[in-house]
Amino acid sequence: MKIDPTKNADYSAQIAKAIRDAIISGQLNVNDRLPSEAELAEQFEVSRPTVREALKRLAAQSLIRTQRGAFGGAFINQISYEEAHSQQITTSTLLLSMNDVSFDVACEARFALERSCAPFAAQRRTADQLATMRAEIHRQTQPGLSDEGWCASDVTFHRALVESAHNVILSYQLAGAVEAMQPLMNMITFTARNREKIISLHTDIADALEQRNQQHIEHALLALSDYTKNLADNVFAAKQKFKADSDSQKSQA
Amino acid sequence: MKIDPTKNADYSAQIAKAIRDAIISGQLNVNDRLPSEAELAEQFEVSRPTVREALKRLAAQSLIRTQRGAFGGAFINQISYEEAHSQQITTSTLLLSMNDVSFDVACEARFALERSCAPFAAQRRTADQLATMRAEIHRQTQPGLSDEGWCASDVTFHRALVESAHNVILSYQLAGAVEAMQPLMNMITFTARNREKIISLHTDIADALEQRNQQHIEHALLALSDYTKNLADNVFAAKQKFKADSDSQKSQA
DNA sequence: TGCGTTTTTAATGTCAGACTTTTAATTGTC
DNA sequence: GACAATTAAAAGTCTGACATTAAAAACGCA
Repeated sequence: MKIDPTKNADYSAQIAKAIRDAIISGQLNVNDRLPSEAELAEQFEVSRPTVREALKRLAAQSLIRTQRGAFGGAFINQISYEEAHSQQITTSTLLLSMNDVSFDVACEARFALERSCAPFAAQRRTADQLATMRAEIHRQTQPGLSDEGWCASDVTFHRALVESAHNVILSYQLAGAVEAMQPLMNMITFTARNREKIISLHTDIADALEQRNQQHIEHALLALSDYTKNLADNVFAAKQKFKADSDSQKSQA
Repeated sequence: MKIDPTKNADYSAQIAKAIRDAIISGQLNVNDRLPSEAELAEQFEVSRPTVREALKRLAAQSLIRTQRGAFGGAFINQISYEEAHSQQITTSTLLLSMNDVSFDVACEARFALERSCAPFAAQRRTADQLATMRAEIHRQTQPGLSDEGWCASDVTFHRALVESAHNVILSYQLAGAVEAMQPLMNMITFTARNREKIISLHTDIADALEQRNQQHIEHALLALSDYTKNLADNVFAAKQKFKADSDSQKSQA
């Protein structure tokens, strides 16, 4: 592993890339220890701060973990679903918030992805997951539930649905998509009437899952997707109208 | 924004978190400039190297970009689909390779996700995307095609299918899943007979897309999923057998 | 005045060397 | 043999310096 002084990238970026490639290609295995910072500095012919910057880059991607003290050092990290998941959410959330993705597109994608777990959920759902979903539906009927509480319950409900497919990869991908959508969802204020409708759709989903009826699940998810889109359209139209009204008032004054 | 010296996390990690939170929460906007490293060092009451390590962490997640020279500095980066995508692939690839996910589970997830774009692909596919898929099928029929060439063509084919849903979020999520699966797929060597069968399934998919027949697309994808799983089972069984044979030979010697 | 060139300046990038803190292995003691 | 003190190796942090880069400002010339 060497770095190229002629390249116009930072040394620390080059070193991080070299190590990252070694990990991805399997030259370095999980729980292997990297040489100490001082040794790496010598190997790459740079100073220790430069090596450290490279290692921090890798740490930010959960590729390594570091341990202080004797026999400490940097170790190749076995990335867990949780870590991968939280990273994916960060990335996806920012992607959505920074690229003014339309709500329609995001909503369509989110429910399309969720529908993909329907066949497996129908086959494999356990009583436990069904119970979780029923419990969340019940929570959602409570009149005192705050908007935050509502959203959190919504996430839990959908996560249980996804989990019932019993496929870790699907869970990881879908939970990421669902959670990344959450900030967008939070922009919609849920009135009592909206909640009522959504609860009825959630109940449809739970019923279909109980009956292990795949097509019914997909249908109910589609209905929820359409309703959510519609809701958002109205919210945005109302905001637009409010803005237009206040603008015209301003120009009159 | 302050850091807590009593916490047992590194200062650089705490500083990175503080800035990251400010970005995610919207306190800092795209293309905003962060204070210079020296100013940040003063604000957080740490030294410049410590600040730099924090900034490198953020750079590794594409949250900031840095520019040298006067009026340079660290700027909030508008994360692009490409960047988000490549990060997702790195994470997912490592997750798969480090957590010995069974091929069946990964394969099931991959094709389930891909099926989710079927309804939109059927509606919205353009002649262009169909042409790309037909061209890749043609390439796949060439007898001289290497294993790498075959795999690359396969990726292009599936990417065109995903793109034909015309939903950027779906594309981003699915392309990531498809590519992360690729290293696993590469473990299967494709014999001529296998290729023939896959090409016929690809043709089914293209035909169904041409006819805008959603159910047909889903059905063909399911068939491809099943066939791929089957293929993998055989490959792994053969490897197992080979290993058992050579083991028994060893114990005899 | 207007344009090209040079200088200045404010940043990041890099380095060397020191000190602090943590942690595990080793050694010593009862 | 169990517990305590010592030691050593490593990351974490700091200071202060120098190198490099790139944009803005100053300058000179027609």
